Amino acid sequence: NQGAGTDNKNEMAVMSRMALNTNKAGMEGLDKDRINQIILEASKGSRFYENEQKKELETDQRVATMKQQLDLITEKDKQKAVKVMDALAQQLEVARDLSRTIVHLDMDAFYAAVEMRDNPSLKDKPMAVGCMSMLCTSNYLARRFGVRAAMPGFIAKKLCPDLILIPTNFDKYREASKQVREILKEYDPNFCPMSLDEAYFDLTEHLVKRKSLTDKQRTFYNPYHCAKIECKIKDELKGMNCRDVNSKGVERLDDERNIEEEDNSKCVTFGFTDEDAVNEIRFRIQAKTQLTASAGIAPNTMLAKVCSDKNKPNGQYKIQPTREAVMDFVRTLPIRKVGGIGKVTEKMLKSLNIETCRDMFVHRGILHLLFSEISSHHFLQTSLGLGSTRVERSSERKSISVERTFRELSTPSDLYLKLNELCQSLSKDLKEEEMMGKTVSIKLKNDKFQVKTRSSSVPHAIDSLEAIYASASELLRLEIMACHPDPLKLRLMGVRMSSL
DNA sequence: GCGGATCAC
DNA sequence: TATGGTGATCCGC
Repeated sequence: NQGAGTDNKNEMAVMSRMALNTNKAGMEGLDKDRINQIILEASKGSRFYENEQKKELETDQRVATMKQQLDLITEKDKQKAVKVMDALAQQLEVARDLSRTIVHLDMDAFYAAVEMRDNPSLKDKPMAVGCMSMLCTSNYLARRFGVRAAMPGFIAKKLCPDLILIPTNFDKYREASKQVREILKEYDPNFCPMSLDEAYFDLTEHLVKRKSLTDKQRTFYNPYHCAKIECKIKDELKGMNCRDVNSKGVERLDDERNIEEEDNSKCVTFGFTDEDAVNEIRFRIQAKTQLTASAGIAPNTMLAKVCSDKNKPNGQYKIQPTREAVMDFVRTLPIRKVGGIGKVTEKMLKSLNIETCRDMFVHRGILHLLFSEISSHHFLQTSLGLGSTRVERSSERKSISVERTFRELSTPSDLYLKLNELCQSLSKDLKEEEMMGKTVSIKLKNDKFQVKTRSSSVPHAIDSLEAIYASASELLRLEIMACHPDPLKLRLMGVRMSSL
């Protein structure tokens, strides 16, 4: 159903893993089949592709097993299960909390936007941040070609031969991120960053305080703001193909920028509502960093996250805090948009004719019978548009790790040397964090992309290179022995410390 | 406690 | 030529 553009069964089988994910923003109206054809062509025959095919067959097997279980379920079982879920839904409904104003803020094409800001000649060209083996992100022009985050650069180049690749500059992204976080802190000191480019915060308390702010305190200056132009550019990105936007859109931007405007027009006084406050935050972010952000406003984090994607880039979307508005939103919400539902879960649910969050409620009985309690409860919550109404900093970390991909290694001395380097790095990180741990794990990825982890625990917490390497190298020794006399061919090794 | 798998970013 | 790194969680032993 992803549109492979091919008749071969094996190729079809792997499509849901390999194919372009068109669920994300900036993907409307692409030549999906052509793009997938190119991705497939470039991947076919590689060890990576072979492994993806294998994994796909495994999920197909999971689906088949699940359907067998479904066949054994009687109508009576289902009725009973629906009752259990309805009782739970009743409890959840009583506890429904629509009183919080939760915001999810997401920077637009963050790393690419930083690079374009610092090198404006990139602004009218398709570009991506990363290297030939892997991309971190791409700008919106590149997305028109199907070039996306987590795609290898050499495939992106086939989709878009003019694509410009920029290596990562994490120091710059960290600095921009810090500037954004300083603003967010003013609205919620307990805001919760999820990564450099994304954060949740709770606007509820600010909105109370906001009522007594003066006009001056709600007035900000943004030299980069021009609503009219941005609106046009956005429309054209959505409607036209890449070349047209390239030549027309950007030219027009320059023309209009040349028109002298009163400084006042870039001074805006924001109102008192939640939407006003979020507009203000995005306006201030742009003023400070020259970067745009998108945001979602909703009564809980699950919905806010989905909403921040809705009007991307440089937009925001609010779900009104009423049960009707929430249920209406969830009625058509595709399950894949919901956090925690990935490719595999999507495929399993689709095989049960579940495509939207409402479908999850319709099929709540079988979900209860086919999935674990944790999963089915989570599905039920999602189907009711429920999620966390508090944003909190993630608790103590539970593990710390390092892993590296390298050109294939197989001689034991090379492998032990590489392992030692990783242990050195891990030991250093542990000491910097002032942590020690009792469980050492190694991760191995062989030349066929198969991943294996092995771990062992020691009685006392350790952090030294010597102690970590002693555990890790013994684990590696066992794996080399298990293969013997064949060589252990690896393309990645990792070391992790847990039970901290 | 272990190992595989899934997921987010 | 070439498909990442870090951390969390869940499930089934």
